[in-house]
This record gives sequence, structure tokens and C-alpha cells, in this order.
Amino acid sequence: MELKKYKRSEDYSGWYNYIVENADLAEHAAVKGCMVIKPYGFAIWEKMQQELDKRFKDTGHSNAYFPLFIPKSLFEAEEKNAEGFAKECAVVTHYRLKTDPNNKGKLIVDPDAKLTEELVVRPTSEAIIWNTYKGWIKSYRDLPILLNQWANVVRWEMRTRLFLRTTEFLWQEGHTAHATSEEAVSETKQMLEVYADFAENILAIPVIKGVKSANERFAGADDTYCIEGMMQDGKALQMGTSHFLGQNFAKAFDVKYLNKENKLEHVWATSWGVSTRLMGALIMVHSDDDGLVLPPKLAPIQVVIVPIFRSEEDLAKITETVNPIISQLKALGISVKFDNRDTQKPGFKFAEWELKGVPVRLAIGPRDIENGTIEVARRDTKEKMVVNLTDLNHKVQHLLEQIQINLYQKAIDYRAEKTSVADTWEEFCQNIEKGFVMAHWDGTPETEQEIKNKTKATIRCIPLENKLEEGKCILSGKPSNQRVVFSKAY
RNA sequence: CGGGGUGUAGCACAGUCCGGUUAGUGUACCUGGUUUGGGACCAGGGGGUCGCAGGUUCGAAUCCUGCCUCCCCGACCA
Repeated sequence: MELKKYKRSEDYSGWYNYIVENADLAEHAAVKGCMVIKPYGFAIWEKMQQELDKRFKDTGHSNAYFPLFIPKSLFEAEEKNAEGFAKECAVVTHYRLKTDPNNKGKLIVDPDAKLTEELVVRPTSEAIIWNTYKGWIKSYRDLPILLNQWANVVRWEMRTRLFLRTTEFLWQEGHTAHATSEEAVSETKQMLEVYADFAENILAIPVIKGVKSANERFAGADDTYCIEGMMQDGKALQMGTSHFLGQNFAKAFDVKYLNKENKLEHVWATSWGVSTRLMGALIMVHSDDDGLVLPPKLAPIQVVIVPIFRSEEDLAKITETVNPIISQLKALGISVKFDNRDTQKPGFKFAEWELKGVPVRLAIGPRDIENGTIEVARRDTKEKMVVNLTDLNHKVQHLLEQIQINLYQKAIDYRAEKTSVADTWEEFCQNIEKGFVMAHWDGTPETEQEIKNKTKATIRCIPLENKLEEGKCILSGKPSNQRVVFSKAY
């Protein structure tokens, strides 16, 4: 373990990388653009999965699994989708290697093992799934289909960052099929609500729910809904999307059903996903110069107990006191780690568990044993207090709830502080450097592109439940009836 | 793909310009001792094809050529 080196305020991306690597979340792999998610990081992802999966099941979805490879002819069926992803697809062209006759001990691709049809490594699964749905759907009685899959996908991005954008990443993708447009739209919105609820109540990250402009829409969708969060550098991060796909994929894959009137109709579709990018959001929203700060609901270890001892006898006494505490906390559903290593000093352990973001730390030594007390420290505010052992269970339980709430509140306050309203172009240019700017827009892709060229800011979304008001576009001056969220984004 | 860096012990780096003992420092690791309420101290020790491949030279971490990695900035990013 080395001493901390990066400050959030001075070198944001250095700070971010430092936390990812030193909190044992992930590291760069031997493959360009890919990462190894380490056990501690993966434990957090598993908690996210559990929370999300429960919500998917509660809203009637089941899990399934589709292939990693998509034949090129299927992939290209939905034209816009194919076009949108074409330039970042990994493609399998051969299925065999052989020893190099000219270079002993080396392998070459066997030219005789060329595939007759190339396979696209999925960047998203609409194509393979809708090709499958074609065989499953004949009648309105077969609908809706409500599926989700947990999978890896590959998108050959030019530039990658741990968790935020990696060549291979883990995600879930929901793919549903419906008899009517209304039903599909309502599914799209329902899943957006699920994501928002998860983000705010579990990740403790406030999000803006909205619709994407045409420029930012998913390739192949009629509408893309999203949740957008603000990071501690004022930039936006798209944290989840839910797409209303209309009948685009049904038409591309010829998926029709007979309705009650015995007429053939194309099926309506949605898809929705969140990825390991959420790990990045979690880090960037809550953490500080001492390391990771985890919301209690996602912390693999919620409480760490650090004994302070000189001798074996001291430790034995402490262990005797601590054991019942551990059982009691565990009985309350709290995950506890007793760090009784005798190879590290307490100060070292304090720093290490702070770096790893454990929400609550308990320290207990001979002094406490004598007084029947224990020291309780919270990660988010660094406050310490000494409490009686008799009060401990409730105290800890309460504290975990408080930390969860406090992290959310801090994030929402920060966002409010960094969000401004702009009515002139000058104001806009000034404020966009700080964070979100609410401004009028004339609704055209050209204007949005122009603003992006000039400022690097994009429309993150048109907020749902937006209040309507008359105004003039920040750039073109043309009339507009609502403000949209502008920001620089990851 | 363009610009800028970078690659030397697990990690962070010095040494490279100007070639020349046995490649060094901090940290981590191992052993022993003293320590332990905020990242301990002392002593001893182990660990290196100096990114890879060629070349120049009596001699290369250092000079030359080619290739590659990773990072940062940009373009790209459903």
C-alpha cells in the first residue's frame, strides 16, 4: 500500500484511476482497453446485480441467454442499428490457428479456416434476439415477451477508461416484445423508473430522467429515455438507457403476430440496459481524497472492526467482547469484517479501510474494554464517537441508514450548486464550464451540433415532467417552449 | 487515427542528454528484535532477460532502426 498521491481537485482523472486501482476494484488487463475486475470490485457489481435483478423480476421479467456471436447477415438487418455500431465491432473471420512453418513455436491464423460468413461479437443483442423472437411469436397470445440477459458485450472504442468505457464490459440488456405501441412505451418508461429508483435509493446518486435528442438517440430506436447523473467534476454521465424501438426490429426481422381480429401486425419492442459503467459513477460521485466512499447498501463490508492490542491476551479479551457484537450485527443483516491481523498496525488498517470505502469502522482497545465502550467512525464525514456497547446495534444500524441518506443529499446539493440557468450565449459559455446548464433550444439537430462544436457540451436530455415556458434558443434565437439539460459528458 | 508522454524489482521513480565498476532509491516483500488508540522503528536479506527485435561498438538501460504497450489530450462514443 502506498501513500495517496492524487487530489480530486487537482487531477480528477488521476484521482479516479488511483482509486480504482488502489481500492482493489479493477486493473488494466494484458488486453488493450480491457480490465480485470478484482474480487472487491466484483463484489460491489454483484450487489448491483442483485438489486437490479430483483427489480426486473418484480416487474415480471425473466432471465435468458443469447449467443455472443451474431452472423453478419443478421447484424446488418436493422440498418440504422447496424450502421450505428458498425465502426466499433470486433469481427471473427477465422476459427483455427496453426503452427507457423517459418517461425518455430509461433502460431498463425490458418488461412484454410476462413469462415464463410463472418461473426460479429455482440456490441448489443437486438439482432440475435429479434431473429430468435421471430420463431417464438405467432399470436397475440405469445405476447408480451419480457426478457433480460446478463452478459458481456464488446465495443471497440478508440479510447477507454476503467469502468467508464472499456472494450469489453458487463451489463444487462432487457428485450421485450409487445402487441401495442402503448404497451411498449409504458414498458420503456417503467424500466426508466426502475433505473432511477435503483440509482437514487441504492447508488445514492440523484438522476435526471429524460428523453434523448435525435442526435443522441440509440441507433434503431424511435425514442431513447435515459437517466443522467452529475459527477464531482461537474460532467454528466449517462447511467442507464431505456429504448422504445417501435416496430423497427420487428420489420427488419419480419416478426408479426395475429391479433384478435385475425390480422397480421408487426410487434412492438423495447430494450434497456445498464452496465459496469455504474461502478464508475459510484466512484466519481461519492469518493474523496482518502479513497472510495461506498453507500452502505452496496458495500461488500458495511462494518469493519479494528482491534487495538499490544499482546495476545489483549486480543483474546477483545475477541471475546467482539464475537457477540459480530453475531448481533450479522443477525441484523449487516456484513461485518473483524480485522484481527497482527501484521498491520491500527493506523494502517484505518487508512486501508477508508481507501476501500467501508462505511462504518469500529475500533476497540483495552481502554474500551474497561469502560464498556467502543469507538464508532463513519466514512462519509470522518466523524468519530465513543458509544456504550449496549447501544451499539441500534447505533450502527441507524448510522448505516444515515450514511446512505447523507451521501444522496450531498450529491443532490452538489448538483444543485453546479446547475445553472442560462438565457444568453455568453452566460451559457461561462456556466457550461461548471456543470449542467438549463437552456432553451430550438429543437434542431443542427443547432445542437453547432453548440457541441463550439463548447463540447451536448444535450444530455429533455427532462420528463419538464415545465413548459416560452423562450428563445440559446444559439439561434428561435422560439422554444422548454429548457433542456446541457452539459459536457463522459 | 492525430498530438504529447511513457516503458528500469509488486508499485512509484532516478540513471539515458554526454556508452564504461557488480543498475540505484523509496515503498512493498522475507527474517530477527523493539513497537501497536491514525499509514512504526532498527538491523539483516531476497527479488531485474532495463518493453520487444535487430544494428553500431572492445563494451549498450544509455546511441541508431523497426515494432509494441500503457497513460493524458483530441477525434469517435448507441
